[in-house]
Amino acid sequence: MEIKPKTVKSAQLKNLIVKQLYFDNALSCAELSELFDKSIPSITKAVNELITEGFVVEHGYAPSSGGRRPLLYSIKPDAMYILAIAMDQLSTRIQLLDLLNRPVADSLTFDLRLLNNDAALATLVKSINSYILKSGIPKEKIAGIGMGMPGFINVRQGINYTYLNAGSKSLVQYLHDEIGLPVYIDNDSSLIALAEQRFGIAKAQQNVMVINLGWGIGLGMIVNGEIFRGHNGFAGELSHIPLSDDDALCACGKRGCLETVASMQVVAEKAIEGINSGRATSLKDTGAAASKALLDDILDAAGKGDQFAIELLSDAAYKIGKALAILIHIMNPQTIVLSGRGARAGKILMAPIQQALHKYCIPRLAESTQLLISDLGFDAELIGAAVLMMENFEKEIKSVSRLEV
Amino acid sequence: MEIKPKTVKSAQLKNLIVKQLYFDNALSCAELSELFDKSIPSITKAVNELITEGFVVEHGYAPSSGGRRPLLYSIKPDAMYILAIAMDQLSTRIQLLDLLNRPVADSLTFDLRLLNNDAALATLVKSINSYILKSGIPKEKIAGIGMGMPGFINVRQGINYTYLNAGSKSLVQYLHDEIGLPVYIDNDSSLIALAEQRFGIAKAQQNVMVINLGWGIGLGMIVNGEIFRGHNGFAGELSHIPLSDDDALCACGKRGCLETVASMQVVAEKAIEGINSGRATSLKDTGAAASKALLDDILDAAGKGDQFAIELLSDAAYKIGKALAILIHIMNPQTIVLSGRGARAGKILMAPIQQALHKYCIPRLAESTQLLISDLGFDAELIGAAVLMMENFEKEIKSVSRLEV
DNA sequence: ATACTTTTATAAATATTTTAAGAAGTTTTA
DNA sequence: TAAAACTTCTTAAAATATTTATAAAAGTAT
Repeated sequence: MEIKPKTVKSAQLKNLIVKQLYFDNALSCAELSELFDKSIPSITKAVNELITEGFVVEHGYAPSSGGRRPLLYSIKPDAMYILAIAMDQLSTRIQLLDLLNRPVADSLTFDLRLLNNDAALATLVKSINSYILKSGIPKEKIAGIGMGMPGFINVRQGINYTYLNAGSKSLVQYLHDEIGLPVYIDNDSSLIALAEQRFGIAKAQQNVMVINLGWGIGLGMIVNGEIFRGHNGFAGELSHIPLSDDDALCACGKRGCLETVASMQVVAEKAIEGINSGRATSLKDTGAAASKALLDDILDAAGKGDQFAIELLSDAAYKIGKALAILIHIMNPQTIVLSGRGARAGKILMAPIQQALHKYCIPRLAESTQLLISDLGFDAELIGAAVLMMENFEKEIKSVSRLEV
Repeated sequence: MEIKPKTVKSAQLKNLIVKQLYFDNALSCAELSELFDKSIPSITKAVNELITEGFVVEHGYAPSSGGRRPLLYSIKPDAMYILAIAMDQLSTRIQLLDLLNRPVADSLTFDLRLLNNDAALATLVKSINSYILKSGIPKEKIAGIGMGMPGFINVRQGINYTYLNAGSKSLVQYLHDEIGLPVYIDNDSSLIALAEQRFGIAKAQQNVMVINLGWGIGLGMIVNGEIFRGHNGFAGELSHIPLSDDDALCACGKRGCLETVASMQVVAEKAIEGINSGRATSLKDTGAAASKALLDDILDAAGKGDQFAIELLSDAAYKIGKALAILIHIMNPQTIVLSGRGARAGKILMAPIQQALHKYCIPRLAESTQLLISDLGFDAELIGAAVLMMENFEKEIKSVSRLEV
């Protein structure tokens, strides 16, 4: 069916307003008019249509600055829902969120190995479809799916070159065909950065670097208020910059990568070494070499004051700090955020990182960047996935009308 | 005088068209319509007005792709002129350019020491005013002044925190008041990058890193097709990233900066050492320690096959290559351009830089970035200054009408 | 308390842009 | 060689958006 251009333009403005209200809690017509460079009558008309369509509600009056009080409008949280998916190498989380990023159904976490697993894609589709079914939310009320995953991703084409090959179709196209909802994917670290910049500790900042402290060291870059991916989507490869000339061989084939000296994997390996050589520590070698449980133990122990655990983390953090010094010289960010699983140990990491920054940064540069610890924590990637979906909402021209009952 | 909003909107579209035609030689109404998302009748009207106002001329027909041949329009090169200024620490160049970036008057180069020179600003103003007078071009025909200079610059406020303090006024405001033309300033390396991206070897590319090989090592960054400056304008401090732990003390107070091991200053110093210790070379110690003449001699000698000179440059280039490897990991640029004065020796620098990239880059990243040598050479900064002016042309709402005769 | 300023909201008048239809010029295809 | 298909350009009617004016509401000053 052909869509009349007139309808498209009008729908675009309405989608833009919905998107804006998703990001900014409540806004007046005057503010929206300013924001989109449209006249107040045009905005009023669009907003009123959105109210009758059930997407927008009045939200009381804002305090006046010397004139009539503006009527605020906000999004109706249950006007539609977003399916957010956060994957890592071993497990996947699915959660349905409303337009205030609040869960509307229990999250589902299940093991899903991405590497060398031909069944992964089919399992994922089955899990998503059954999750939606179990939630009791009709598909028509779900605006779409946002998904974060590791690997090298072509966002525009919706392909992950590393995992979940969907054969002749793109991953996004395949998922869309199997589930019947629009799907958007992006790199996990990028989505964490997006979450921090839209709803986290770096809200609305234009220039933010977010460190994803997980098993490896990821970097999500926000440049001019948007995710930055570089020419081929490879930007932010912080963990493989050459830091020292004569260190261990990295999986990437080079020597001296940050990853070989400062990742949580290395921390865990060193912990086992230390335990076995009789270091005084509350940590125990559980047998499973470098498991996730051990990493959690180390973070816990450090939090409780275990000197050995603190030492391990500090060593890693100092080296991360040196890499961040380089990043600051090149990007001059307003903020660096420590996020991801490892952000739990943020307070312990902070001091050695700052120390390295002072040693390796021009003072003026070190002073102009603030180092913060995420407060979104484990939810960051899920929220980032939801944001990704809403970022692309204006492209779904038919969305508003499709969702009309 | 208050400007009627209607006039503003119409003038803005016309200024946008003028700007676009400055960058893209010749365009049809259909292309302009596509570009600005305006209807063809609206574009036609604006273009016809611009023709009667003497800014635009017809430029023949484009080859057809299966339909009526489109009539192309291009800018009238002498509709107005741009005053481009390129400064370095010691000398300043002034040149009046037309809208095809062709000189319309001889360039003026004069010594102007920026450091510790209270008279510099007054000298600059006098030189500019007399240059304009001598050129015989009436001020009304000059759209404005673009100026590139070293130092830390706040582009929006038009202030250089390092040089040419104008007291209570901003530098830009001061120059505007003294000369009577709009003035825009930016960092020299940024303007060189801008020139390469608009009229040079990286034309129209979105993601370009330009190395300004001069006395030091500058970096101009093009991100998403625009100059990137970071949160405080400090982005691109490539020459002070920590490269090695135990090298010479840098002027910035740290150790191991790229600048201390790879700048042209270091090359010149090592050359004098080598000459005095009897190395076989055609170079001669002219007495003046580390002078610009010596640097030119080294570049020439290397070009003629002098082994010692080549060795000096290769050593520096390899270290620059290591820094570029880091830059590639973070930014994933499409292109890195070697520009600035030192680009003359580009061919000699190329091999050791590539060698370092292969050693320090993940292969997939090294392959996705091309390394090119500038063909704008010495003119890059002047052209960049002109581009800076035209970039801001749409802000000069009254420009078109002001220039009307 | 009242008048004044500032701001928002609404309706009518105005201006602009878009759309649509047709003409003219090219290339491709039958 | 002729017709079909495609693209650009022109013009007028229709749709759309913006401006202007007015009223209402809230704070500020007299």
